Order: sequence, then structure tokens, then C-alpha cells
Amino acid sequence: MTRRSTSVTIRDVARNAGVSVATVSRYINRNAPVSDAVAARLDAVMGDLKYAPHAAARSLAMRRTQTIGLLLLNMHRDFFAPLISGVEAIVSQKGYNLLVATSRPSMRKNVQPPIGAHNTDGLLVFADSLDDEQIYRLYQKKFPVVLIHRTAPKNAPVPSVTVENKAATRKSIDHLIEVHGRRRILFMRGPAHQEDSYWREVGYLASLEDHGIPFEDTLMLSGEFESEIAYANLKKFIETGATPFDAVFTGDDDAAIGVLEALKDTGKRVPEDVAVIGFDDLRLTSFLNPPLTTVRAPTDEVGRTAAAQLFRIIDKQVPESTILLPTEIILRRSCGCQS
Amino acid sequence: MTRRSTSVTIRDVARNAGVSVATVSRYINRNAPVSDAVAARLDAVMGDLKYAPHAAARSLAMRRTQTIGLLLLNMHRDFFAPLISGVEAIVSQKGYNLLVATSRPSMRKNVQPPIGAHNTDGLLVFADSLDDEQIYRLYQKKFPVVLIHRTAPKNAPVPSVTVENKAATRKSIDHLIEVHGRRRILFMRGPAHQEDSYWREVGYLASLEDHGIPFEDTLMLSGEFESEIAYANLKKFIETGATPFDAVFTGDDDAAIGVLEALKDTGKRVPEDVAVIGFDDLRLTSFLNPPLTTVRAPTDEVGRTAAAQLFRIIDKQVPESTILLPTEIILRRSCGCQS
DNA sequence: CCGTTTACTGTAACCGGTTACATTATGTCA
DNA sequence: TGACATAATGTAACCGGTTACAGTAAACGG
Repeated sequence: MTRRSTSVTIRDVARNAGVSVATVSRYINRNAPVSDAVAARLDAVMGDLKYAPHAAARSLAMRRTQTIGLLLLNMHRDFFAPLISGVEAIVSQKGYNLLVATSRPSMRKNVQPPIGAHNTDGLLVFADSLDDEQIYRLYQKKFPVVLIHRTAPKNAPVPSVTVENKAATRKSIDHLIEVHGRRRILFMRGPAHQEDSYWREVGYLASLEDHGIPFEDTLMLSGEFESEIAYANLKKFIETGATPFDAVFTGDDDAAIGVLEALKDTGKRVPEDVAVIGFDDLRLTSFLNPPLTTVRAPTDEVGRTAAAQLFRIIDKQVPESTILLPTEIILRRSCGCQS
Repeated sequence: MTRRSTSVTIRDVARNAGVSVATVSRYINRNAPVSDAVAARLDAVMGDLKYAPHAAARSLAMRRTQTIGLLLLNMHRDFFAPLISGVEAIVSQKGYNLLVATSRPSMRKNVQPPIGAHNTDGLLVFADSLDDEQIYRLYQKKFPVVLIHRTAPKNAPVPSVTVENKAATRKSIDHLIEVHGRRRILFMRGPAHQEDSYWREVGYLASLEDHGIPFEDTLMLSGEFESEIAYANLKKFIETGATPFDAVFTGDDDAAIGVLEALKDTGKRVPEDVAVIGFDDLRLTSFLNPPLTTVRAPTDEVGRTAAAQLFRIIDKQVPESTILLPTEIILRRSCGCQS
């Protein structure tokens, strides 16, 4: 009679209902028929015992955690709210739980990531929250992984979901050149080695080339997808007697915010003196002053799509190898439209 | 030799290192001395077997999941990014995992919440993502719970962490009246039964009373802490030949955005015709047009504090019963300051 | 030199579920 | 009516860890 744990187990339910644990388990999981009489008794017993199955025990027995993991770089940016939201929607709809963790590159020294094969059934990996090596290891184990905003390493062809970066950026630069007659367009690049950042840069260069505008490396500044950094770098650029410029493509909306501030603080009018275009279409950018022309990235949908792909793998279906969600330029005042 | 699972277990490690499973377990958990020779051998073996302990098995044996749960209402609002971020920081620092789930009141019909005693060691409950009844049940079981932006039911005195709502709102209204001479102040209330919403309303009424301004119920509109709803309701209010008003306290920044738009679309100038004050200080509000006067709520810190309190309970220390984090008015242009 | 710690290790019984296999009762069909 | 499928249930062996208990060898104290 010495009960070690205070929690009520499946054996308690079985005893009180006068059946075996196997029957209880079957009824709970609805995977084998149970007589109506027994079913009713079980409902009653489970009701007053307030029985809740122990997740760890179930995971252990079934070799399935019923949990998927989302690995992020950090969660400070507003960008992650819609991403998590999209992922969570699909995950909960599938009856799974969502484990969220961050993995900054700095802490990745030989330490195994906080989530992985040992505690989830699949992993959503944002950008470089894991390095190629770690992704390869998961791939080797055939562990379900979907990459977000990052393409797969050559030796580990796992599915990925990202957004169209290059074409949208190119069209944005085209727009600045063709519609607004800008030719000295500053590009604020994102973090090095970040793929979004890379492809946006490629799009920028492609557009310049299309229009026969020579690339000037003084017109490329680091914005790091962060408003403070973008602000500081642009301000310094302007104050230290800068190369003239008549437009800025900021690489992302966060940086765009810093850019708008820096321009305001240095007395430049947007869009008259300098046209500005961002990327992401964060929820509040239409209310900025002036409203920000930007590229809409369907971040919520990225989250949903990635989660859906992951479940395809888990359910032994064939996932798409790469999904590139379309982006769309949202013309507002900061580029000179709607003035 | 018929291995059922392909995964490498502690027994594999034990066999390859020529020791017992108990020794391996002790070495992994560093909870009993192990000879240097054995330690070295284990490091080597675990290295090439790429052994990773199975979380579920460990949880089952230790009766501890090493996971805490965060229960939210929904994650669409930018408000949740800093909250999750703050929680995650503390949780990961403690070596725990974070399970995130949403529980909309509509889905709460007799269904047990997705996270709870069965799969976490403690729960952070945001606002009314659980009802009094459910909180009481957890309290009865002595299950660690900390409430966020919500106070405890009388029969379940669990700790809570929230922000100062009433005083800050009162000071905001005082400011509108005393500094800017406004007397017809519209109040956009939040969701019914939401505590933040309730206390902000109380603060509003208190300030009116202090200044001998009679409350008019036509000056109270529903904003629901959502920009679209606030926009629609205010616009309708104005267009249907409204009671005149010279200021709006919007209850939250999301609603404030809708309010600013509605005012712009109906040709009212902010702050000349109508002063506006929000609540939360979302990251982008200083860049709105005009920059939004608002009350800064330290949401990231709320997350960190709540997580820290939860760990106090888990670690058998005594938590604070209620923590009310201070808020602060941030004066910008929308109320008439800094013009 | 002997009794007593102390350091290290092993055996096996848990933790709370699932499920392969066996068993019984009932219904179906030739 | 006998052979056989089917429904409903039970027994017990897992899943992969932890840890109580026990044992051995070396160190220590008097």
C-alpha cells in the first residue's frame, strides 16, 4: 500500500474499474474495441480520479514525444511573433506540443542543442541556429528536420521553406530606378552568412547591372537587420562627409526604422531627398512616418508551411524539397509613391 | 541481438565501456564519484556512440520533465514577442525547456489544456488562458503555477506577476487634463474580463473623479486591444455624428494604431484636435506618426520575473505572492507634448 | 593491526505507460 | 453441427533511464 508517487496512474484506473491496464490503454487511445459497459465505467472512474496520462511514460513506450521543436536565433525581433504563431497553429492542430528554444552561435561550442532527437519528433530550424555539421548529423539519423529561411547544406538535402528574396529586391531596386529616377542607391546589408541577406544583395547587384549602373562599394553599409545599428552606421556615414545618395534599400524593416530616424536626424527628407524601401512588412510599418514601402514576406505562412512540411516527413509522406514563398512589393510613401 | 530501436541507450554505453549502467548514469549526472579511468573511458565511448540521453526515459524515472510551460491566449500580437523572449531567457539559463501553447477560451470545453502537470514541471499562465476552476485544480495538486497579467482566484492564491495599470492610466488621464486641458476624453476599453483592461478603466474613472469631470458612458468604446476593431469602432462613432471629444486613451498600443488611423481618415489632427495616449510601448510606437505617447510596460521583464518566480516554487523556495512591475509614461507628440 | 569510513561499482527494482501474444466467448457459414 | 472468424479482455514483457541497496577494496584512526 505504500504508494510512492501521489499521482494517479493507469493501474489505479484499471483497478477501480475492474479491468486490466491494457483495456484502459486501449480505450484511451481508441485503438481497439471496448465494450460499452466498460467504456462507461472507465469514463466514470477516470472522471473522479481526474486521471491524466503521464506524457513521459507514454513517450517512452511509444517512442514518440508528440512534440516538435522550433529552434530560433533569438526572439527579440518582432519578426518572430508571426513565425511562432504560424508554427503553433499547425502544431496544435496536429495535436502536438511545441518546444521553443534559442541557440546563439556563441553558445554552440560542442554543446548539444537544447532540443533535438532526444526530446522532439522533429525540428524546425531557423536560419543558422544550427550549423551545417549539426544539420548533417540529424540528416544522417533520418531525424525529421525542416529549415526555415535557410537552404540545406549539400550533404544534407533536407527540406526548406523560405521566401523569395532576390527577385523582390531586384524589383524594388528597379522601381527606385525606373519610377523614381534614383541612381545612387545605398544598400544596407544584413548579417554576414545570413541567406536572406545574401540573396537580397544579389538582387540589388542584378538590378544595378540591368540598368548599367556601376556598383560602388562605398554605397554598401552594414545594417545587420537591427534598427540601432542601421541608425548608427548611416548617421556616421552621412556625418563623415558621405558619398551622395538618393535612396536606401535597407534589407529589412528593422533597419529601415533606423534609417528613417537617421535621415530625419540629419535633416534629409523622405522621400524627397532620399527614397527608402524595407523588407518584411512588419505589422506596424504602414504607420511609420512616412509609411514604409517594403516587401511583404508572409512570415506567418512561412511558419505554417514549414510545420506542415515537417508533419509530412513525420507522417512518412514525401515533402517538397524547397518551398519559396512569394513576396510582394507594398508601395507606400517612403519610396516616393502615394505622395 | 535483435535490437528493436536503432537508438543508442545507456546500456550500449555501459557495455562498450565495460561498466554498469548505474555507473554511466552517475557519471552523466555527476551525482556520485567515478574513477578517472572510468570517466575517461565513458567520455570516449559516449563520444563515438554519439550517445544522447532519452528525455522521456529520464523524465519518467526522475519524475521531473525539466520543462516548463507557457500558456498564452494567442500569439498574433507583437506584445508576446518580448514576453516569450523574457521567459525563454530564464528558462534556458536554468537548463529547462520551454513548451509554448495557446488556449483560446472557445476551445476550453472540458478539454484538458495542452500543457499541464502531465508534461511540465510548472506553468506560466497568461491572463485568462486558464479559468479560475482550472487554476484551482492545479493549486490543489500543489502544481507550480505563476500567473501573468492576472491575479489569483481567491480560492487559489498562486503567485502572479503583472504591471501597474491603474496608477499609470490615472496619471495619463491627469496629464491630458492638467497639461493639455482636455476634458472630453474617450476611453477605448479592452476585452471584457481582462484584468489589464479592468484596472485601466478604474484608473480612468479615478482621474475623472479627481478632476470633477462627470463620466459619460457615450465616451467609452470597445477597442479590444486590436487595431482593426479600434479603427472600426472609432470610425463608426465619429461618422454617426458623435459626441464631441478631444482626447482618446486607447487602453493599448494596438488599439492606438487603429485610433490614429481612424482619426486621420476622418480628418482629425493629432494632437491638435484629438490627443492620443496608448499603453504598452510596443517597440515601434516611437516611430508612428505622430510618435505615440504611451505607458511603458516592461513586458520582457514581466516574462523574466514570472519565470524566476516559477523556479522559486520549483526549487522549494518561497515566491513573492504578487509582483507589480512599475510602468512609466513616455511622453511623445501624440498627446501634445514635444510638438 | 583491526574496526570504521570512504570511494567506487554492480544488481535489480522501479517510473507509467503500450502492445505482442494468449485466451475466452460469441457469431457465421458450409 | 463443427470449423473458423471476430470481439473483448488479460498477462507480462518491454521502452530507457534512475537509484536503493549491497558489496568490495583502499584509506584512516587509535
